[in-house]
Amino acid sequence: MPPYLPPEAHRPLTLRDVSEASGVSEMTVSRVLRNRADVSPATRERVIAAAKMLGYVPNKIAGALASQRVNLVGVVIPSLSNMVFPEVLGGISAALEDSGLQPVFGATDYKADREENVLYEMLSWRPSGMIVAGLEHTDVARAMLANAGIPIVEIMDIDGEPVDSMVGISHKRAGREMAETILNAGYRKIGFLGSKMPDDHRARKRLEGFSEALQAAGLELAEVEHYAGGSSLAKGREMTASILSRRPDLDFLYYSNDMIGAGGLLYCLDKGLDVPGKIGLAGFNGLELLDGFRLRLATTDACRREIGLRAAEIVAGKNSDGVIGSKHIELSPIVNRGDTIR
Amino acid sequence: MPPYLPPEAHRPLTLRDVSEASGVSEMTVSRVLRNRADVSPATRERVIAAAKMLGYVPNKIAGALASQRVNLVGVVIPSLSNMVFPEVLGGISAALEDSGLQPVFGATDYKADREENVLYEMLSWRPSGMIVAGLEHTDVARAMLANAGIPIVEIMDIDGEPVDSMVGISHKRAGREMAETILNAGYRKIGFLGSKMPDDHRARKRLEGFSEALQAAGLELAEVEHYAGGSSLAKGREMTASILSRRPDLDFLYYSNDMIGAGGLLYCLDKGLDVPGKIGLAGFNGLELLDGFRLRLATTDACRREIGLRAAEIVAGKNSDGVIGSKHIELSPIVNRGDTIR
DNA sequence: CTGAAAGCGCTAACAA
DNA sequence: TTGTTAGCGCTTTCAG
Repeated sequence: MPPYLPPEAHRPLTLRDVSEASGVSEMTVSRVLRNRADVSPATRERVIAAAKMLGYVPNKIAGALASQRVNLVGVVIPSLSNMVFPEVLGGISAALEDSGLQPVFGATDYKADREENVLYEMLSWRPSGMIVAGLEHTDVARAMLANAGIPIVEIMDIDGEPVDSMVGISHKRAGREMAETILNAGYRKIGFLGSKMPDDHRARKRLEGFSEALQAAGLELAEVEHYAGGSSLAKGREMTASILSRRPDLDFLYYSNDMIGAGGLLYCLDKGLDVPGKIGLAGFNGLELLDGFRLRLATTDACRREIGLRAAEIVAGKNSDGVIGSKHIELSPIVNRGDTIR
Repeated sequence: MPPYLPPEAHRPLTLRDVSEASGVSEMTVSRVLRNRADVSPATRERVIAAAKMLGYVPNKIAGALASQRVNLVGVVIPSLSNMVFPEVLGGISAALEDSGLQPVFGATDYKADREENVLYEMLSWRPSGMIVAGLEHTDVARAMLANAGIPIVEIMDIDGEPVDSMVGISHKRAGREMAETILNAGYRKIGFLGSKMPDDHRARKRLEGFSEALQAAGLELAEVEHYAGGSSLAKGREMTASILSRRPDLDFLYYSNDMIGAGGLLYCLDKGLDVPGKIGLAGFNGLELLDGFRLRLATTDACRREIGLRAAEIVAGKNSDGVIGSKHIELSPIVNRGDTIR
């Protein structure tokens, strides 16, 4: 309930100002402003009128210190510009909608030391919970999280040991299942295109699962193409041109994400290659972007929105069952063959 | 400087704990932790060692209340999933990097009442400054901003009256300049494809400028196609199919953003239409995405990153000139003809 | 260079 | 239903 046209205040107003303007004690004003039931309607109205007239905005800093409660949930992700994360954030926001909690976002740029810093900053505001992407953190970061005394939910990935709760998919399994799909379709000379490994643990795990499945079938990756920096259609084109010039005999290209995969698809279509007959393609994530192309790129849906929803529910304490304590939730990545696997 | 392996604390630690562990007064501990110079090296080391050992994380709530200073800058934008905003946020983060200030993001979903709420929530944390997308707000929202007693920077748009400072481009001018470019290229039967107007003031202003320039040339829009909801390639395709089925004679399509424009471009290419000979296309924003297509979509660069940079500099007080007070900064949108205007 | 005292603006807990 | 009294954990100010 935001206030109304304020007059000419330049020192931030306090409860005391509202108290004086309404002739009611600070304590009662405080009660009204927090929507507590134990105030008479008459008093309530007078207070609300005074607060609106003055344009009073409560000071949550003082409130939080006094009550030892903060309605903030820290959310730490690698990047805001990677199209993968907005959907997770959307899920979080939706689930927190009427819990009284508010998400606060921070980005790490895929750097462990930046993550440590972001966590430190956030925890110093004493949030009610934290949602953190990934299971890999520095020891210091893990220790901070473990000792914060609040619910911690690590998301996106479940291949590892969480500090507290986790919600995500197994990226090893996602890689494995895509490999099996590809092999079943009869492709045999398979190339992989992805980011430099150390940065992105989830892409690394997908590749591990993928490779294991190939080995189980007596195969291995025929060629690998790495890149650094952000993903883009242009990068996908470029990498695809490069790997195919070295190995024109490849019959499948597995990309570490949909953006570069879509770039590769555009390249193949422009070159008139026979997709999926002569060459198949697959990405990862299930990006909405893919719906716009003539052929739909095969991909794995990473359940991003649901991950956000479930994580936020844990933080908000909306556990359908009555169990207290940490939850480990594995969602199932879904392979979508699209039009680029025959 | 995050702490180190903590032991078994479950009640959040206070300065007092560090004070006792190090045998130094709380006051001196506080000085060390704030990196103040007036502490002897010996004392400093003891304090830091104790803090690390305990895994102490300062309580910024108490600190902010006592010092009346908060190192937060509120940033309010319509949407995190619209690819337009990450770049603005990147600029803001970069400019704030070593200012000691930290951005906090909030999204409004293009709704005035949600904006009012987000502003109210943010202001109640008494941030050091606010950066808000757009110039259109409810009266209540304007009043809150005006009375917060902190730097307010409205960004993206400069066609209107700011509460305090503003940094952006003129969308009317952007629309006008694109129209002139299109007319100079000889196109005459021009269609517009964009979102429902009331939601998006900047798209509306672009259309106004665009229409004015057409009128100045004795023309008007031949056809308009509206949509609701988010932008996507698929939506762009669909809208393009629809408008062209009604008006196959159109020779130019102006899209309100690059995402639907790119979808339209894909549609035209797939249909084998002669772009830019028989039909020209243009979007708006200068999205990196466009670099991946066979033909590069014409667009207008909205200077998003620089807007973020400049806005953050104003909030951080890094005004190159010595002037205090509000700044009005107009950046120049740059038309990029790409390959889709002949 | 270090310490002691006095709040910051609000709310929990109790009293009236 | 309303008011009073103590702090919340830190920093400011001022003394030593």
